[in-house]
Amino acid sequence: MLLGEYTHTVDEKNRISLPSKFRKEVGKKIVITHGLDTCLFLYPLKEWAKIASKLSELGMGQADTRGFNRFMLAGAVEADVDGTGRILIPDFLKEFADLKNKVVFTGVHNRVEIWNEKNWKEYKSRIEKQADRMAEKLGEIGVF
Amino acid sequence: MLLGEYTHTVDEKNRISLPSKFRKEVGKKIVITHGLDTCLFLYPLKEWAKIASKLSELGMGQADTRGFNRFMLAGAVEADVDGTGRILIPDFLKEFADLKNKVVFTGVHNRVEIWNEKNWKEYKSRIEKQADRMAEKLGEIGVF
DNA sequence: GTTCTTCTCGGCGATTTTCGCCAAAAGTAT
DNA sequence: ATACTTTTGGCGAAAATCGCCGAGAAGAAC
Repeated sequence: MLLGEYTHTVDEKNRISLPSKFRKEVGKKIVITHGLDTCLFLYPLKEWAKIASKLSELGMGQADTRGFNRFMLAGAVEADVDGTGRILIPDFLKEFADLKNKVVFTGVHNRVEIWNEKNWKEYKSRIEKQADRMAEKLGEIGVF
Repeated sequence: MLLGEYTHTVDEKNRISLPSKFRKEVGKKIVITHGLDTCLFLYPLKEWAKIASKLSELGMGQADTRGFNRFMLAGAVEADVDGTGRILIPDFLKEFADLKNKVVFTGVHNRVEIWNEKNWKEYKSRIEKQADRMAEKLGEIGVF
């Protein structure tokens, strides 16, 4: 289970060191892809395989699933974690997520998300304001 | 069953000693996360597992459940209780709950809550004023 | 084909941060 | 008063982060 929030810096070669708490769980081979809400999703290779197979089940029949497949698959790269725990972000993904010097890694279930620090802060404050309302819903489901 | 209210101090390294009454029940491995009403929730790892599995059932299809998942999961950390019974609070959680020098631990069912002392006092006095009204409600449900 | 330039990528190592442990202080019970 | 538990401060070892250097590949110019 991936958890927590960690801030790191992108070096001038587009490398970012993966938070050490995540390293054991994600392993050496990962896939980075377009995420939802202007961030990147980073999956351990094993998790990615599950997602890819689910995507393939969607088929290419409908225009919108075709689009989503392209979004996720064409937008993905396989990457290695180097000896000191860093990953290299390709330019097109860096641009997509608007990554600047400071980025935030967040652990969510089986994936890591990578956010522009500013975007993350804005997103978070928006979410926190809605938290009470959400909690009511979740009470109904039995989370609390 | 966790019960009671204890005041402790945060040291300059963001450590707080867990009230000794809670230690046996929460164990050595815990998860701390965003709570509701500006406090933190602290769960024994076992309790957390239940919550996390319920959250994962929500999926990430809808924007608002995606948000709540991030609130709870990215807003959480797994932590160890150290040899002397202390826990380390990450900066982002300390900030979220507005923790200053004095904090209050409260036991509520299966979780411990961590409050800024001032916020707790205000919250408590607000609640106490409503106590009569609450009692009526509870009478209706058959608690008393 | 050879040489020179550019870019990528791995790794070293200094600085900073984290974390476990010891021990003083404060509080409780006998 | 004494022994025991709990709380909290602080030191020091270990680990993580991140800037920097340089080896090697790829490519361009001659």
